[in-house]
Amino acid sequence: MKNITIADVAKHASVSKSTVSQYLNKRYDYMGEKTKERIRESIEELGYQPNIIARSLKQKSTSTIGVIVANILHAFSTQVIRTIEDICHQEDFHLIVCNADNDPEKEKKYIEMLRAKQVDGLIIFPTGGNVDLYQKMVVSKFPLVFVDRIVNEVSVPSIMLDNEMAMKLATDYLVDIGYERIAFITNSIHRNITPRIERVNSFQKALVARNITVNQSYIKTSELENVQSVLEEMLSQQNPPNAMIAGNDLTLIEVLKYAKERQLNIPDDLAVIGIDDVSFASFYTPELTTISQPTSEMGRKAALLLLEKIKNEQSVCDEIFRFEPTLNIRNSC
Amino acid sequence: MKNITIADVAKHASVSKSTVSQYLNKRYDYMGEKTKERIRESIEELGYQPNIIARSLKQKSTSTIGVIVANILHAFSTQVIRTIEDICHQEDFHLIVCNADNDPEKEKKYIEMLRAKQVDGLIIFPTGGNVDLYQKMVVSKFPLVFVDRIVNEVSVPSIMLDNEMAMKLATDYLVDIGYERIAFITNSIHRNITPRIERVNSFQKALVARNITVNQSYIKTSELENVQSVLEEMLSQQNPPNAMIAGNDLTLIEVLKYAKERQLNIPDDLAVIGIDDVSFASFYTPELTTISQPTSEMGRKAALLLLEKIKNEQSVCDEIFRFEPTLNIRNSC
DNA sequence: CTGAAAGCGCTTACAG
DNA sequence: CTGAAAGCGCTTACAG
Repeated sequence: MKNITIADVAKHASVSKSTVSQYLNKRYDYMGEKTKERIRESIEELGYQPNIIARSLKQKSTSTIGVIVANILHAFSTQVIRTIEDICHQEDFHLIVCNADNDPEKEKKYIEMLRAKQVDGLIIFPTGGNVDLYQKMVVSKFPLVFVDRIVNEVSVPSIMLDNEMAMKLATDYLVDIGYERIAFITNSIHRNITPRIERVNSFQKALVARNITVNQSYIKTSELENVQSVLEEMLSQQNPPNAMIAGNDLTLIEVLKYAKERQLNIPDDLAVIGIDDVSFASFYTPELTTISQPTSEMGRKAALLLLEKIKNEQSVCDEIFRFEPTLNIRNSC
Repeated sequence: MKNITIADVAKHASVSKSTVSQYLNKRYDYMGEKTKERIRESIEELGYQPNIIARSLKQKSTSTIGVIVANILHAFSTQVIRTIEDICHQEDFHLIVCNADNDPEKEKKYIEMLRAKQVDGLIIFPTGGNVDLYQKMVVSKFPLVFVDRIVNEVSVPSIMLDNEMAMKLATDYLVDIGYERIAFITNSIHRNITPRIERVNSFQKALVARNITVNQSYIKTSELENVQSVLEEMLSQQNPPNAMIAGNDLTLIEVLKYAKERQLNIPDDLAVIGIDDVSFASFYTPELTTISQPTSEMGRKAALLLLEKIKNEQSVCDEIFRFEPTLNIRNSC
């Protein structure tokens, strides 16, 4: 089954390849009506489909962007990506999504693969483990946008939640309704992950602002696998917390599992509030109070920023964009 | 920032482009040690990265496959895709995933786009709305595998759940523990979606096998937006069902929302069992009894089948592969 | 052991 | 208004 090429169409329509190419690219300015018609028919008859690969090689642009996400398991990631997809779709760009699985080695492999595939730009939820590589891309002016995490060493525009506001929102709400023994738990790997750091710091700041003494035994970060035992330890201490802020969706799920297993009543035994929305927040028992991120605005900004960089090489934006979280009051605290 | 090409490397290493290409493709058979070394160094110094686009054009293969999923919102889809990804990754194939959003027009656009991008094969969770297009691909021997839905008009290998067994498992279990007024509800769009049809038919068959009269008012399919009102109607009839099988994860969620809103106690007021796992099944209150699909085996089979077709043009497999579901007994019935 | 040359399927000045 | 020719960055017989 030989592939139909532009040459076949040209021969069939008795014109040159150039003319067919013009036609395909809608440069009809000076093209005769009958010529157009003949080409149209030939394409139809032969079932010709242009080979984008060949075009990309010549044009040195693929109309494709890559997304590398540190961990696709977070609802936040999938929601942001969904929006990026929509925007790209409407701008006639294609998307290749890769999951680095929190592994800098994988991330590196994907960056190299996507660049070899000549994507026009990259949106990265960075693992943070490839500073040198990020730096190289910045130097070579390769269009790049970060989401969710800031990498201090390189100047790349970054789309971020206002983590300070998120923690203040959660803390203030708990204090307002009468809690004082408030804990914060989040999962995290070893590297310096921006959201974790910012959230821990902001939490302490928010407590102090409300004149509550910071109790370090109420603040824990741990790998996801160990969250259960960390919770066990935290809650079985002398004077345990009676309210818990979960740092993200996956941590929140661990907290819920724990409560379920120990038959803790939420919110009576333990009040719970989570950052990020989970799909079942509104129909869980009890309905879950959460702090949600404006994922669609964030995805939109990331996509538009990258497309702008691709279209305009001069664009040197390296701003950090902060987005405001929302408190969704339900019944878990 | 000019791109480094193979010609630059060749010049820098004082060899021909051919030799560099041989080196890159690890055909060292007759290559001198010093030549190899020089090339290695030049690549390093210049920071050369091969352009896969150019290679693909020449080799007429991109080592990339496309996945078009009818509806990415089903947990089933994302789980299957995850496995496909893993297999491809380990076979050094790349993946482009597209969501047709149950829209045949979108599906068509994606098929054309992916073929224009010269993917080596396609795994489709078909909307069913592009029979002619599917047929064309079959005729031109383009590697193709279907998942979740059978399209009768074309012979394409298809990866399917054993829906009959799934419904039998659910029905028998409910009957065994004492339920007789069993309902089945599933969402579905207008086209003839295999899982819905098979599940409805198998449900009736399973009831008959247990000597239970089929009550048509207990069997409903509806668009997701209307599930709430359909449930309302079904449950407010004279002699309402007291057990409900949800046809998939999204429908199950609607049932749970409904129960929550009406303050129905599960399972006392209404027993619930769902096909497909939902992320929160094990820590919902009550824990949810489900019938789960072996998504990772199914994804694995789909990927291996497609890769086999890509490697071996002769492969004309058009079998339908059925996979066995599992009953996960928990507390919702 | 290595190089010159053709070609993958397009696009794009440029000439006429 | 249309065509001949060069070129995008690779690979691959083939010659030596």
